[in-house]
Amino acid sequence: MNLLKGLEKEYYIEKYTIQSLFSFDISPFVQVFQFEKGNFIIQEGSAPEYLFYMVEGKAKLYVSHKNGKVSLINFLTPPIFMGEIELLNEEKYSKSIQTSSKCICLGIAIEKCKEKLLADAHFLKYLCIFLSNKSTAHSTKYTKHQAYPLENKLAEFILLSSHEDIYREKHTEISEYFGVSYRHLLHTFAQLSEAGMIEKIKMSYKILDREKLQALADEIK
Amino acid sequence: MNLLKGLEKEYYIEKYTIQSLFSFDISPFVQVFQFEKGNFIIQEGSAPEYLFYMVEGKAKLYVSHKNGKVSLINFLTPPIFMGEIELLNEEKYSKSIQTSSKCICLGIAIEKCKEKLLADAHFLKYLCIFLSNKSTAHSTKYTKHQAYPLENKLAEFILLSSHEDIYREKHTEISEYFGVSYRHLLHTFAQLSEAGMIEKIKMSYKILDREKLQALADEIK
DNA sequence: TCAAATATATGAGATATCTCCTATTATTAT
DNA sequence: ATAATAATAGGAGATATCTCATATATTTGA
Repeated sequence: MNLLKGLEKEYYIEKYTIQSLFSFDISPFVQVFQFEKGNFIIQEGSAPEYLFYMVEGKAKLYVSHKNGKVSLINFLTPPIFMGEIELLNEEKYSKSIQTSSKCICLGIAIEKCKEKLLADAHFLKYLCIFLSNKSTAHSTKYTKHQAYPLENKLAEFILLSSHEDIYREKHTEISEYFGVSYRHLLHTFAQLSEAGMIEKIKMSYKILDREKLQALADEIK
Repeated sequence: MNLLKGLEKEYYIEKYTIQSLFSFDISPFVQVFQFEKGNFIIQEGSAPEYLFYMVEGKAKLYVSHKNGKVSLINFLTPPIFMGEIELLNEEKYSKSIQTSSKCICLGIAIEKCKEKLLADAHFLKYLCIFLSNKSTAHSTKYTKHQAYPLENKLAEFILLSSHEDIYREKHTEISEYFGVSYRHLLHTFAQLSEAGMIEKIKMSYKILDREKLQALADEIK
């Protein structure tokens, strides 16, 4: 993890017009964090120090269970707040966030400006809209996931997460994301392969028939 | 639906200290609605007129599908905001809310005071906290529902929704709530009956063994 | 570099849940 | 009161998904 300074810092603050979220001068409280792939932005159980706003990169949200196992809950993409619930509720972090690529996050020191944030209608309005969209998105995802078999959801996911027709994600992680067993995920990959939509190449899958995959994905909603 | 006036109106406004949510005088904008059982508080597709805050009663949140079918999404209990997403995003209602008992709701005329609301840090902070709790609750529910079979979830639900050891809900509605087929819901009721935990009496079920039901429910999380 | 840990892979049988079908019983509207 | 509608009820067979077991390949850490 790197704290950017000087021109680099200014570059991101201006590019993403961070000031426009606030009605007071936020510059004394903003840090620009650069996280390398695999870094933890937030660790479960630790006390919140910053309200983060991710502007570049990709990250994953995890929760860990009593038995020590860890589940992938969601993929996070910018622009997104992280740690806003803890800002509002004075709790320790209940989830972890780990980057899956290099990430740029603006971090606002909570201790220094919690009062200012919670009294700034402009910021709060923005945060409300963010939370409300998050809630809507969550609802939609929940409905989808409840109503369709893995085959359809996986087709959609392969299309979304592949790069240049190559899908390369960890099965262990994806089975957790979908809340299905590892075994069943493999079954479903085998189905898609048999149907000629994808092909296994070494440790990854190549998309062979984008239309068929899309048709499967389109059965959802 | 009834608009309460005079002393009745004052009674509810004071009992639930509605003024404490705002930093400006809300009284000119508040109406107190009394809905009878079965009334719609919000109808999908209509334009939002009020931000509602339910303080007494019970209601159900529905969404309707392209094919005309309607699904129960959630049970709503006070204190709860309704229509807050539409206040924030200028959309028409995307869901319906129908009372399942007499309900008292405070209604704030959106047209008259949207600007004031969205500029009131005190109110916005409260709304943020509400939205953030909703999001957390939603997450928890989603995780549960994904991870456990209906038998456990139904046991929990029977305990929560029964009155004086009698469970009486419409199977059609509950199967939608859990996102399972009607047939499977009946199977599961039959299982619980065979195991001696409940007993069908006319159109309802009587709880026979609260501990066993509780044990099933406790397997969740 | 090698052992340990993690991830991939697949078979076999069990269970949860679905779809379709067909009656019967309540509820609602004319 | 009666016909129409909606809800309850359960059989039978199909499908989606799970658990457990076992083997191999890949990645990681000392």
